[in-house]
Amino acid sequence: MPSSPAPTAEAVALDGRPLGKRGAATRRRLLDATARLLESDGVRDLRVVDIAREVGTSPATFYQYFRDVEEAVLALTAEVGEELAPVDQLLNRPWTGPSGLATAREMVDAFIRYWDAHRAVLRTRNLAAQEGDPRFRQVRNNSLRPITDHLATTVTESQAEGRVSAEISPMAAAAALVALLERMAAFHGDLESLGITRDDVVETTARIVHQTVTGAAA
Amino acid sequence: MPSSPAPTAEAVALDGRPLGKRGAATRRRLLDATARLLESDGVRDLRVVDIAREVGTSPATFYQYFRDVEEAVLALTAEVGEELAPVDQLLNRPWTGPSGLATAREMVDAFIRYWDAHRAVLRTRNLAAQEGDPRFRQVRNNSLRPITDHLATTVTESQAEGRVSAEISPMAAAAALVALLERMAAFHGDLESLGITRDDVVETTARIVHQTVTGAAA
DNA sequence: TGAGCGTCTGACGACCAGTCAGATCGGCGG
DNA sequence: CCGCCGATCTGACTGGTCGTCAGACGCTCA
Repeated sequence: MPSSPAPTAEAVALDGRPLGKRGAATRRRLLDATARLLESDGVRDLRVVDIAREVGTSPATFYQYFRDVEEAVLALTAEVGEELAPVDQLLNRPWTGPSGLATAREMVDAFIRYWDAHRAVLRTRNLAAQEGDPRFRQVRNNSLRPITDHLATTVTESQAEGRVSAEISPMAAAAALVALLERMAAFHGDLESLGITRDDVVETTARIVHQTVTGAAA
Repeated sequence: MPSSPAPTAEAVALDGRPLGKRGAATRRRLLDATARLLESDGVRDLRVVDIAREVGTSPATFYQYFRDVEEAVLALTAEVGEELAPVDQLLNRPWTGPSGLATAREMVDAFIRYWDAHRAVLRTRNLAAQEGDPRFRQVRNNSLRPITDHLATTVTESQAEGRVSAEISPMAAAAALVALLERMAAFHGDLESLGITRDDVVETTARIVHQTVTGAAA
C-alpha cells in the first residue's frame, strides 16, 4: 500500500500554512513511511526516528508536518476511511429475493479485502478509538456510518413487513453487523490457521448478515 | 479491579527461581499497578518508570520480575483470560425451546460485564494478538476456545435437525459469534453515546446469536 | 544573478529503557 | 536476642528517543 495518492487530504503544515510542492511531497512520503512501519512493526514500536530514517530525512522534518506520531496516524486513518465508500455502494443491490444472499456475500468479500489492504492502519484506528480518543472515534464513525445507516434502514423495512422481530433495535443490529464484519476482517487470518478457509468466513458471515437483515430463514 | 488475587499464576522470577513471600507480593503489586495504568493511560503510554513509581519502588525492581512491559501485560492477560470460565458455564443451559433466548441473553450480558471489568487488559491483548504476537494469540484462543467450541457444537446439532443451513461452517459461525460478542462488548460504550441503550445492545446481540445458533426465526 | 521565502537539519536538554554492583531486609539456627 | 545468608531492592550509569531551536540550504522569480 505504499505511495497511495492523497485522496482529499489537503497539504497543510502544522500552523495551517498551505504547503508548496516540495513540502507536500515530503509530507506524503512521511505518511507512506508511517503506514509501512505500522504494518511491519506495530503501533507500539513506531518511532519517529525510524519514520525519518525510512524517508531519508531528519526527525526534525517530521515535526514540521505533524505534532507527533499519533497525528500522522490520524491523517492516515482519515485517508483510508474514505476508501470504504465503494463497499457501501454494494449495499444498494437488492437484499430480498434470491439474489439477496449474493449481495451479502459480495459486500462481506469487499469489506474483507478492504481490511486486508489497510489492516495496520485500521486496527490502530480502532485501538485509539477504544482507548477513548475522540478524533479517532469520529474518523471511524464517519467511515462506517454509511454502511451502518444502510443496514439499519434495511432492517427497519424488514420489520415493517414482519420478517424481523420488533424487539430488535435496527441501529443496534446494524452496529452489531458492522462490528461482526470488522472483527471477521481483522481476524480471518487467525481463523485460517485454525482450518477455516476464507470462503467459509465469507459464506458464513454473509449468511449471518443476510439472515439478520432480512429475517430470511435458512 | 485492583489487587485481584492471582488465580493460578505461580510466582516465578525471571530466571525461573520460585519467589518468596515478599517477592510474590511485589510482583502482584506491580501487576495491579500495570492494570491500573493500562486503564488510565492506554498501552502506548505505559512506562516502566510510572509503574514503579505507582508501587513506590525502583524501576530496577520491575525488571527483576518481567523482561519488559509487554511481559507484564501478558501475565495480566493470562490471569484475566481464566475469569471467562463462568460465562462459558451459562452455555450449558438449553438453547432450544422457549428459554433459549433467555440463555442467549444471559450469556451476552455476562460477557459484556466481563469485558467491562477488564476492558483495558482485553483490548491490549487483542491488539497484540492482531499484531501477530503468538503468545497473545495463544492466550486469547485459550480463553475463548470453550465458548467457541460450545457454540460450534450447538450449531452442528441444529444443522442435524435441518434448522440451520448446511452451507454454514459451524466453526466459522462460532468464531463469528464470538467476534460479534467481543466487538459489542468492546464498543457498547460508543453505541450508548449514539442513543442505543445497553439493553438494546444485549437484546439485539442475543437475538442474533440465538438465531444463528438455532436457526429459530423471529 | 541574487533576494526572499519555504524547506530542511545539526545539535541540544530532557527523559526513559534496561543493567549491574552493592546495600538492605527478613527469617532462621544458635 | 544475635548474627548469618540468601532473597530482595536500589542508586547510578549507558545508550537511545523525543521534541525544539537557530540557522543552513535550495528553489523561484525579478
